[in-house]
Amino acid sequence: MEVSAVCLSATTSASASVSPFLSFFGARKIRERGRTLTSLSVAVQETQAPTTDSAATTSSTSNSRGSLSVRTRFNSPVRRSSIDEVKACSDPVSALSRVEGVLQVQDFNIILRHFGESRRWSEISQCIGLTNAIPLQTVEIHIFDWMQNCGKINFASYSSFFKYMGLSRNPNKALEIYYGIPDKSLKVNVSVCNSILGCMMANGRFDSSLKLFELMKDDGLSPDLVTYSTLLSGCIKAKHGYSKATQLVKELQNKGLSMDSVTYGTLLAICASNNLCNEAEMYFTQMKNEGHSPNVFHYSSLLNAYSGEGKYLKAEKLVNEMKASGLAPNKVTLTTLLKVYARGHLFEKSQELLSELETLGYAADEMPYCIIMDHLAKAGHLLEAKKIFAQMKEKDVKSDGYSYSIMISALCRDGSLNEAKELAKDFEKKFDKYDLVIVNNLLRAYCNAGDLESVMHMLKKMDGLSINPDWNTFHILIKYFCREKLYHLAFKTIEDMNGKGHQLNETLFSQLLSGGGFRSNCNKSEVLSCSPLVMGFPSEAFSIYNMLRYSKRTLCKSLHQRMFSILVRAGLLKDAYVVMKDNSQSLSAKSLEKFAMSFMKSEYFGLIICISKLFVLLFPSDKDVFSTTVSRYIATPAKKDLLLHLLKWMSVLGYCVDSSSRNLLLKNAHLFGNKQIIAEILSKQHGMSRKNKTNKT
DNA sequence: TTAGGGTTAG
Repeated sequence: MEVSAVCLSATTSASASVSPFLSFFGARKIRERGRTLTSLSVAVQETQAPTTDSAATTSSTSNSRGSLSVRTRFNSPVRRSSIDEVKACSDPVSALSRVEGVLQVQDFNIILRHFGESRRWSEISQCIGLTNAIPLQTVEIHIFDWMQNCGKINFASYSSFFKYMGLSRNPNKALEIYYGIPDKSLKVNVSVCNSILGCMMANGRFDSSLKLFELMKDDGLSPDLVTYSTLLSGCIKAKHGYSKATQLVKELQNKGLSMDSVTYGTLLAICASNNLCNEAEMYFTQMKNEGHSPNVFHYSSLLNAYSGEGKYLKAEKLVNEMKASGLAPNKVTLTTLLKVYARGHLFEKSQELLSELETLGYAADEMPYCIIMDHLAKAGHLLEAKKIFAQMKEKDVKSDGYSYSIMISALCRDGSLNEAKELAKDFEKKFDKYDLVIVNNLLRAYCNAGDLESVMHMLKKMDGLSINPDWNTFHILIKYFCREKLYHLAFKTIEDMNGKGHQLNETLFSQLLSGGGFRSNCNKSEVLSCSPLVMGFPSEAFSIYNMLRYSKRTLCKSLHQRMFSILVRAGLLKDAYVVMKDNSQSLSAKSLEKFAMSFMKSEYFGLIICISKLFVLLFPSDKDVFSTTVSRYIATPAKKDLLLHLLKWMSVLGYCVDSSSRNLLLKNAHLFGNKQIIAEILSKQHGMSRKNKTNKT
């Protein structure tokens, strides 16, 4: 999906999105360029008019660099005030046009950065009343478009622009602009590349960022250490981040680059997030050996890596080493040490450290409490966790709702469903901050407690807050809707989930088909007979079955059988045929025959032939299906060509019709126009079969 | 005042 985003953007030109201003600015640009090209010396003389400095005049005419320095010197106050004017203006683009002749590219860059640094993404009149979903009409884009259109742009402008597009979460806009850069050398400028790669990484576009990096190298980019450290930063949260990171490290070393303290810091974080404490230790040692002194971040990351395996002795030793080196452990370091204890189930030590954090003033927010509570609850000490939660509230510790989230989830796991629901309600009363994890926890609590009203309310809230459901959300809802026998809602949710690119869990679907709610002990007869869900919605079930099939996974055999039986039973024979076509090996002979016999009554004459062929191949000695086929075509002579085709096909493969079908065909041969044709085919088959029998004996 | 990083919670 990410890759397609890249391709999509590649085909969109930057100018396509530019407003009616385009023609105006385009004309202006040409005029300005003409002026610059034809009368540079005049312009320089104009700027020098107030002075008699002949040395400046000389330097200005000698080379362009000289003229720039003169302009800078002479116009500084004017330029400064012009820059300030634009900064202060409520309509910066119109102000830009006013000062266009006075300012230079670097001045416009200063203006661009001013709006970027003050994070004024949406400070423009058009944006009022618009939601965050339409973030493109932001101040810096207008300024930037203007700069582009007027040719007041250089590598630094692009570099800054991409950085702000990253911060304002507009990686697509950044890509669009990047692909629209007309100057090829600018496109592989290392700063420009580093900046857009950073923008992508900051927005979770790890895969497409790496892909873009490869394209950039093909186009002539020479990556530097900043490039690699940018790419490495994306490895922290990426799947298989560590192996990608080692590839990148090899690559940078092959290019003759050496890692610095920044790169090592990133690597340590990657190791920690992948629970690779040996690798973290290795990089930590290597870094020291190369003469880089670890700082508090390096220590904290290694400490974090120790938490994965509860290596508390090593962790304590590291903290001592850190102190000995003259670095004081900070709030994060000690909280991380607390995490080491908690993950190692050393709850007494964690509690002691928590008291220490409280004394130091490092426990003003809920994080250390959260760590202990979560691990206590997961280790089966729910009561202890509740005590910490109560203690936290008593001390009026600042909460952002994480502790509620942890406790709600713990109560759900424990089966304390009403308590979980009450806490969820409590959360909603106290906090107005929702994110996906808390939403999922609240939904789970309401679903478990069977509170449909709250579930629906929550879903509306998600819509309002533009919180997109994830795989978990969908699964929580689907299970709940099924349990409540709200099958139609369940199917709608599954379709929605599929549309959003999430794969349905096969086991969950299997349970859905069984219709036995979500009991794991459904027996076979229940599966086939008590399926209210599926009997009510066989088409929907089939559409979900197709979702699973197209997700390129190998489905378990019983699922095909189950789907097939349901479709045959519901009379959806054409759909059943689709299942049978690719999975006849997974279907029982009995169900196939039942299907074929039902199918013979249908109007799908072409498919009837296909089914007969399949039966000839699978069950050569079966006579029922074939003779039913013959009867069906005799009753419908208009389709006689299809039957003739079948008979010829059998002859070619050496199959022979059974005697009763043979008699039936001969008796009705007149229906096929020319009696001879049938007689010839049958006698040919008969002759071949006698020959075969003789050969066998 | 061109671009990079890193530590703790659900």
